[in-house]
Amino acid sequence: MQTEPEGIGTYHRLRGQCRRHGGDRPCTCAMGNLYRFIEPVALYLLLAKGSAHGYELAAVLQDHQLTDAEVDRGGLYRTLRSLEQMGHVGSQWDVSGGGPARRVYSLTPSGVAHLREWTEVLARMSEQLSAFVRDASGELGEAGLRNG
Amino acid sequence: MQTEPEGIGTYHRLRGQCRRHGGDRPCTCAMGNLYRFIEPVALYLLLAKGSAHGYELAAVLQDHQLTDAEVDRGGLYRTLRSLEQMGHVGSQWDVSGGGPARRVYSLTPSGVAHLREWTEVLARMSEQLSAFVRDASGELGEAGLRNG
DNA sequence: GGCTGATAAGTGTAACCTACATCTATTATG
DNA sequence: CATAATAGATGTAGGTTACACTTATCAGCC
Repeated sequence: MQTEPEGIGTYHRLRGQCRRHGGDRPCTCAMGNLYRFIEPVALYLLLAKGSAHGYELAAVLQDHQLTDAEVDRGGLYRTLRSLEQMGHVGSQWDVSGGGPARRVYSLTPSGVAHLREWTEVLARMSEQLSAFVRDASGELGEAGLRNG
Repeated sequence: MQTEPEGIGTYHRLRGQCRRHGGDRPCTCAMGNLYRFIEPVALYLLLAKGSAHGYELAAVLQDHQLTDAEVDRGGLYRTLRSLEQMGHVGSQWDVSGGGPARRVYSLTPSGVAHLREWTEVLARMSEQLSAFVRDASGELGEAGLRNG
């Protein structure tokens, strides 16, 4: 039995407003969650640097982020352990320097292959995104886009 | 107390392999969930077509998808109701044609603004993605990428 | 020794999202 | 009446996110 169009129901709650990024511009939060893509960037950084520990990766991760979201350190550590479970990275403790021990990760061959797969997926996605942005901008009107 | 590097724990389970897309190429499933982005495409289609009902949108949504994932019809209907709750679309029943009644959606001014915001977010994201793909491809080696 | 701060790794969890299966109803066709 | 196409919607296990919080080591300082 089809319900009244007025009775909307509660099966899908409203997404919260972004309480973090101030609202100076549309951010991923307001759009729904796009906070992710830590994995490919972590893999890339490990390939580029040879090896690194989590805390070190967190510092540079932001510069290579695929969205405008901030990096969640907890998420990064969990991503690294997950990559280890999948066999894409290996780790060993480094206690040589001062300060607490560091778990130093490096890519395995399977990790390199995984990054290659990620790259293919993201390349396609980038193309699909830019095609969408082109179409949508056309429909919205270029002038309107430029004037905010 | 820092645990042994061997003891990985179970707080982050392995993601399942993709059981849907056959494995002929790396798909979003294998990478983790990128099934989403229904919302901006639905908004765009409503702008382009003027108005449409869900079943109709589902048919063309695939062509404009932002990832290579298949569209989930349940997700589409929930997205439309959610957009209605947020005031970005309005709906009314159409019982004029044959077959079951159709809930016909159209954009509100706020929906147009929301699509504009989405477009800005996705434009940035597309740029960040393509920069990442460029960097990662460089690090992986172009030859390796071409040869699979 | 005790205190503070930087470094480093990790855990807990409510809320949320996804993917898939399933259900209801209407109309047309045989 | 059975079947299929159309159309909308719901149920849910399991996975993810964002944020808060905890544990631990070491250096510098008093």
